[in-house]
Amino acid sequence: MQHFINVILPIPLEKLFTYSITKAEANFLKIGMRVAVPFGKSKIHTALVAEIHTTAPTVYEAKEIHQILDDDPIVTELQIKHWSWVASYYMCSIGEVFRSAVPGAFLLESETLILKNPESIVQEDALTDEEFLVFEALERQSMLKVQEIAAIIDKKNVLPILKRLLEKNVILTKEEVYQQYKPKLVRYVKLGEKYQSEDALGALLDSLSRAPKQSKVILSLFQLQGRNQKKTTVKELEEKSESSASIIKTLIDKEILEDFFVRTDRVVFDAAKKPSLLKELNEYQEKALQDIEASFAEKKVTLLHGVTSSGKTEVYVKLIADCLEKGQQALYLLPEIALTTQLIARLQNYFGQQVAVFHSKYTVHERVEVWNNVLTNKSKAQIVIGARSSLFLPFSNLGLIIVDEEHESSFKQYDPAPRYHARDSAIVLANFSNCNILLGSATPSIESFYNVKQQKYGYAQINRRFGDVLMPEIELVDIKELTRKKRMKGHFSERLLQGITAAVEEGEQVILFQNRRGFAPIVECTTCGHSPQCPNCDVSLTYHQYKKQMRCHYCSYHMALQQSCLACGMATLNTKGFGTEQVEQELQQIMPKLRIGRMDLDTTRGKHAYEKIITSFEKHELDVLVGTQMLTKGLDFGNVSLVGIMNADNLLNFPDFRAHERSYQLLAQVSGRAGRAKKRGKVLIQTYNPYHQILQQISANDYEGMYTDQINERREFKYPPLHRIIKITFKHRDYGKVEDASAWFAKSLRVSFADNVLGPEFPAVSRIRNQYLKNIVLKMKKDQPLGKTKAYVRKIERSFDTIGQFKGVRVIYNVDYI
DNA sequence: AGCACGCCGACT
DNA sequence: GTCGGCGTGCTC
Repeated sequence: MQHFINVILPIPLEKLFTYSITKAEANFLKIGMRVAVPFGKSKIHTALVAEIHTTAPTVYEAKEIHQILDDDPIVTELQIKHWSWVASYYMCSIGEVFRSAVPGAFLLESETLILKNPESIVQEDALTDEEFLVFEALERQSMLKVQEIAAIIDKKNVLPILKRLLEKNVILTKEEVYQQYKPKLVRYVKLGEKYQSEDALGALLDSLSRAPKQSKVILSLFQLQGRNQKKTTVKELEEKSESSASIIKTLIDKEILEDFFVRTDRVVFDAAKKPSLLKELNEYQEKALQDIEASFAEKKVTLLHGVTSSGKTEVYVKLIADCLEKGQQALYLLPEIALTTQLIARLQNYFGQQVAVFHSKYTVHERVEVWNNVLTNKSKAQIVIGARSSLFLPFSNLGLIIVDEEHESSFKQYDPAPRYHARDSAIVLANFSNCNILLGSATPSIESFYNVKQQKYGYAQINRRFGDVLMPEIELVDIKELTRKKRMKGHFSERLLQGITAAVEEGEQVILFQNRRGFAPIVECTTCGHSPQCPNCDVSLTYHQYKKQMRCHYCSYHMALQQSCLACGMATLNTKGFGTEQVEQELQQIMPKLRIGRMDLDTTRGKHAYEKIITSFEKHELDVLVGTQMLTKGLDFGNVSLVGIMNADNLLNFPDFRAHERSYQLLAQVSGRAGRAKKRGKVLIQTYNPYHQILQQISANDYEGMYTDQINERREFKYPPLHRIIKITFKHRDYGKVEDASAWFAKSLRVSFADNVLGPEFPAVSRIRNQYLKNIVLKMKKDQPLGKTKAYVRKIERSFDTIGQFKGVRVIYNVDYI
């Protein structure tokens, strides 16, 4: 009997691929192991075993696998089931889910190596000059990569030459798979075996009396080992004895010292601190906890709605502790920006070494380690705290998922596929794993609150801040009036400047929020109105002062700031709009003595830059922190008494059905940074439009009012949560093709969905990296069977693919587009 | 998605 | 004449 496996390849193709295996391999292989398989002409790819069977394919000959890569499965069957759901719901291939779910180091690809054919006798005069160059290079170096050969003969396309050499039997090729993940080994030293006894030691020190450096090394080793009894690394010894690697090497060569290697985790946390005891919950937290538990007992997804600083984290901690006590794993999902050292440290305080962290700033190696620790249910990965992708870790015994800041739109992946929503995918995962799931937020998404109202989700609430601190007092400052009367200093109202001065005089700190990075987004010529555009994207370039550059936010295009207008040549360039950088500068000019820091994408680019700014603000080395969205998440500053919002209008005027919801959430979250420890905080919101409904609701802390308005609006215009939406994007470098293709598609959709089809329309940025974009939005009633609709859309896509003039137009689906 | 094969412009 | 441009079709 023949044996076969069906494998998932990390590529955007719907189907699984079948390979043949031997009987022995069939006995060994299990679902979830990786295999290396030849795919396409020559390359070896990493694939995941999804099915093992004995049904031979009928229309083609299955290739044999190249190699088995694992001794044990690295992916569970439950994960594969979950991935299939993600793939089908978000309309992508399971291969794409596979690709984004596992750490990159798991997906090895082969590299073609060229070596000399030892069998052949080469007639050198039968070779062309270039062929000879390759041949000669192989005489010196036995193996060459394709790239290296390209460098040798200085050509881009070397494959034809290699093909000819292959035909002439001069060379052979070999596919090499690289193991990307290497365990980290640390080198330790100990005293050589011969010198373990006291006598031998004495003799040794005597003999080294004329080698002071060497004896210093030995003495340092004693000191190090005497003090903390643990193993000594070579590095420690080198530093302690102020010697060099060569002196230690001499000692090792003399067998006085012995070195050895120990495999260590890259991800280690300071274990010195003992876990502290759980905090007592106050009565409101206690009540919320009971409500959550009651709701969990009914197997319901539960929403914890707790105002900012109400102590939601303590409730989570309590639930996690309970989960661990039952011997189960817990997953704590957070938006990327909220994954701060502050919060991680807090959890480690309670749970010590059991906490593992998983997010994008980790290297592939670190991610592999966390993955393996979760897979083998190690004690150090009982709690995983991470960004959306940690949802794909190989949990075997999940008892609890917490989705904190559940309203955050960054839980939805935008690009590339799978365009999944981590909150919704987590709910499905919880369902599959039969575990509890809690969504937490101070400003729940309209979707989740709607589900609560529909009795689909359970609900728990904390509407008091911890320690009974009052909610901040919110004041709207009408800058329209002030601008008219010329009573603004730059972008600062007198009221805001007063507030800053007062706070700083009291020894308190201030946060200023400006939802835009860069200095002044646009440079405009006041003579002709021209502003520099990105050559690849349909956007104006934005000015970044720190490098005196104009940059595109969509591609990496940048150029130096021009002195005069590119269109008319006049030196009448002016900046329009304002960003964090300008806020910082203006304030510094008005109040030169203030210590001002800035936090946005530009100042937090490095790995630790972010922490540095936060720490220095915490230590009160700064009076004022100017920042973007980043400031809103996961940070607790005890000494902030004033939050200033520079301009609320550019949030509200965003052309999107979620603009109001988002503005409310953002403003509420930023406001929540004010007055956390003892004192009631103050929030000043500068706006041109103080009577705006959302701003009124923010001042009154009226979440329910905002919800009711929004739900009515969404009902009327057929938007989520009452309807489901799929955005279909068409992409091509030819403008006309995008126009025609999208128009055709929309027309086909209208046959069945009539006026539930919007568009096609150009997005706000209609060209990115020289590709034109056009969108269609498809709205569906909640009760409409989703599978059927998607199948119908796919059917249209298949007809679309057969139309020659649309060839090459990419169709991108974004289900539940945010 | 890659990556090969295949057909047309600009260069040694 | 070749080199290399990207259109198109396939991958077990």
